[in-house]
Amino acid sequence: MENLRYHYKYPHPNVTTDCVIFGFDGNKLNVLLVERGLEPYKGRWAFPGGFLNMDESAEAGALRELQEETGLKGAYIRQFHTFSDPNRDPRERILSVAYYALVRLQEVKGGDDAVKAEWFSLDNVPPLAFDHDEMLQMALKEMRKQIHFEPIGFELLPKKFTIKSLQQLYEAILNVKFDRRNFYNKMIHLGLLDQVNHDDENDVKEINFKFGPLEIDASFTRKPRRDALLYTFNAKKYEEMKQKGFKLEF
Amino acid sequence: MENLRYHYKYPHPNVTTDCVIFGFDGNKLNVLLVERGLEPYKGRWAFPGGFLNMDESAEAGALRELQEETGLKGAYIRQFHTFSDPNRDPRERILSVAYYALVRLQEVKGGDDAVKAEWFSLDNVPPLAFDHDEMLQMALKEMRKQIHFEPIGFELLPKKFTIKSLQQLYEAILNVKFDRRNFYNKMIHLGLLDQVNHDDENDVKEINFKFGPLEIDASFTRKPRRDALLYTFNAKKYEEMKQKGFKLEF
DNA sequence: GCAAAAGTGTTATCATTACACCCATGG
DNA sequence: CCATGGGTGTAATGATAACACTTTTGC
Repeated sequence: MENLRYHYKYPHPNVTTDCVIFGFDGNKLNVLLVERGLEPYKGRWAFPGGFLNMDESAEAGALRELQEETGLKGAYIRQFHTFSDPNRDPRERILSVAYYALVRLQEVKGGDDAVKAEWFSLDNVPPLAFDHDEMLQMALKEMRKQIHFEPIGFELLPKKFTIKSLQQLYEAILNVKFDRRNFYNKMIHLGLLDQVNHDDENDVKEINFKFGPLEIDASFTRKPRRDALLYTFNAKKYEEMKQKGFKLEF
Repeated sequence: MENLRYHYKYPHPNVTTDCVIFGFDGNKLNVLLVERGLEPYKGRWAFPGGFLNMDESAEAGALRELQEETGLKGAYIRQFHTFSDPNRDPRERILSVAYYALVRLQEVKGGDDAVKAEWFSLDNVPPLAFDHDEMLQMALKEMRKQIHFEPIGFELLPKKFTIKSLQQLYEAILNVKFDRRNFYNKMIHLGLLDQVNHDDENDVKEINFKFGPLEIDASFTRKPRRDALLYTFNAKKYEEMKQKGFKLEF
């Protein structure tokens, strides 16, 4: 009992942040899961997360966890819900402020070797610990909603990408199919894309993960007969358009 | 020190829920504020809220607070953000899980007399306590976003309403003007409205508040030459349409 | 009968959808 | 030279925006 050093007049819940990390493998949307090494739910997969420090905001906590798991600093994260069921954690009353993150698989180096982490494609996600199944569904829903208003998809692609891969990404996220020509026309006319040449040596290249059995779909790397043009996302143009008010829909 | 009865191995933050309560007076969007009777920020206006009980979810806590302040049970509420800056409350580390509520002004009876509560139109909101200014802005932004996808506006109107008042509501929320005829056409063709007759005695009537100096704009109650048709929102039809997938935009 | 607000339709414009042809390249 | 995927345009369709006339009713 000696180590119960923190005293309060009223009971306090504890608070964690959890992070649903989305990555795109060129074909499907993936999430990064870690295997729990401790009870409760030992051996089950869950989203990376952990207790909030007393001197950090929830966002800072989520970014810290994210860096610990993926090595990424300053990734794109977004708070989408706080889970607060009194019984969601069997240990004590714990709220979780949940974020989703959009990261480039290509840049994920892997973190701590202490935790076993693995990418799972969305149609292959195992049963998760705590209320993380619900967390995933809500993250997906919110992310799909957001992509109607903001070009967040670009966070998931390499800096330089083809329109085809952009289309595959949108199709994977929204679970729909677009006509190749209409998608191209819309994208070009939006003016958010800058064409770039791909003389640069380190463009798409091989993707080398330390994480589990992720197989990059061949269609992402197979050499087509004709090289596709590469584009980048013009964030400045986007900001301009946002000032004037516009809708970005798919 | 004897009353510090709750002991933890690690420090715990405290958690509140706060509720941005929106109401429509027929002309402008209003929020319900309470005057703080205690330090910190004594005398400043703030959103109703309070500490989360250990056995209730954040949503249950927000509904409880809402009922205490407005007398409304089971109102429409929606979680939109958790505020977590470590210094947002000078007393101790406190997170706030924030909700917005959409209520019918007509049905708000007022709660506890202990607290001074008042409606403020959006262009007349005083400086608020804590980070509640930011809270208001975010609530507005999220609510405006949501109204593009779901007909939440109906929560703010009486059960029976005219298309004109529905238009005024949308204009107040989105801060735009619509062509009266186009708005009418769109609404009618959407099929979400059922026409009802207004032989019922207790329809719109007088609005009688116990709250502050709210003045209902005369245009809401002034008798026009010709009675406008009354409509109700057809929730069943809405659910049907949602199944089939549709977009509700304005 | 006229002023004020309500109900409603028609056309022009713009965005979305469906669809097809030519080009570049590696084998 | 041909198979494969890439770049791009055009016509039909549907949605949104602009706009005006008629009806009701209290005075």
